[in-house]
Amino acid sequence: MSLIGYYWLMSFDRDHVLHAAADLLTRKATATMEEVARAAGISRATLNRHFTGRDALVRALEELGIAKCEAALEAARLEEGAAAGAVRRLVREIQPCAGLLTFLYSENQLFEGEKQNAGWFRIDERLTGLFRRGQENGEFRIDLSATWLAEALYGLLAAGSWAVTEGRVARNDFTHMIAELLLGGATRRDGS
Amino acid sequence: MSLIGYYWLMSFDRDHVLHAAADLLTRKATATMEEVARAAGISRATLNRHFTGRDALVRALEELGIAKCEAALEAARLEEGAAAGAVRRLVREIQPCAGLLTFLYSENQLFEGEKQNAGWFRIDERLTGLFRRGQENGEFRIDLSATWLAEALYGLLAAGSWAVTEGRVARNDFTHMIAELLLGGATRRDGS
DNA sequence: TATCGATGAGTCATGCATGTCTCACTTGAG
DNA sequence: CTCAAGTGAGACATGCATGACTCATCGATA
Repeated sequence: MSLIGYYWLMSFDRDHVLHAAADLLTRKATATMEEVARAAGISRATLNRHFTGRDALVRALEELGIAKCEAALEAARLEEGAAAGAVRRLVREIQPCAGLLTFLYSENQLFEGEKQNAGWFRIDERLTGLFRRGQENGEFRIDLSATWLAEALYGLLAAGSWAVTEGRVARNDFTHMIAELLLGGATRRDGS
Repeated sequence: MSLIGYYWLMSFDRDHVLHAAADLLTRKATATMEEVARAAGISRATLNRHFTGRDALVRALEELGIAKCEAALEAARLEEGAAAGAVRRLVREIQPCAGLLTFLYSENQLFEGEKQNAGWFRIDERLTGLFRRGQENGEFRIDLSATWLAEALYGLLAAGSWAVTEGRVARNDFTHMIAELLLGGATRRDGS
């Protein structure tokens, strides 16, 4: 039987472990490897067999976060229709992994010296491109740079994710709160 | 000579140490006590004499952050004039301690189980009150809760502080970027 | 000048997370 | 049934940050 066959024999479910780790680390970024293992329902030995060290685990979570983020970018069809609509679709699609992104966002400062994953650069590019497109077709104001709008979206996702887990805002309002604030701001206007 | 007199004889400058620690920990949240001491220009022994343990240091930084934040709230004269103007004044006043606030904001999750400083509650109250005032006098939209607007301000301050240290936005644009996005959003309108 | 208090440098013990290892047990394939 | 692979539990050594301690030095006061 092939190695691939053996892979499916293992009770170790890499995807499940990664998601459990993401869930826990999102809430408690300083959780120990033992806590992560317990949250995933496996032993610390097994966790260490598949992720040699905390770094490897965080790197794997980074890959997962990038993959989910890029999937959300795809699903949101950023090039389609009005930029504002694309932003709303993006926020809705990205909501499930907002917690993970927030964790990785705060963890990234630890990797500052080292080279960081090129995936974030790709995501930045597409996101910034979306806002730039909105500026060029007259939808978005140009006194706020596209770079800043992308950074602001990250910040609002983090704040929204945090506010939801703290119970300060309802989970169902997540998309609306973030997208509408980013797009329309706090000031009252004709349509609101 | 009184004990107060002796205090001024010491070469230990508590305020200077706290600010140096804030500067360093804002950039590298995992800095060791030795790194903090070196950044403050004192020895690790002296640092430990005045702050028994990392907790005590973080608590002191929390007090400093709260004090600076409340000073900014005072200087911004939140009750005066239009709510939008008050928000702009607040962002401008709070800019110098945005980095410290971001650090404390991310550090707070470590204290989740324990009782947290009542100062943050007071600040939350005043901030939420400002947004509520704006909603009640018709300046701000009411479909975004005042609580969320306050949380969003925290998130934007963190994102802005991070973006500035990363060199993605100019320090001089900090106030404008944050205040205008929070107030007006990304969508273009008559006055922009 | 003599003294008291504070600092700096260094050392030591402790606690904790981490990574590796061994051994017994379970499970599925042959 | 037998065997191989993977897992769980535990033990073990390691590295590192931390906190407490000692001792020599410096500075200001009396």
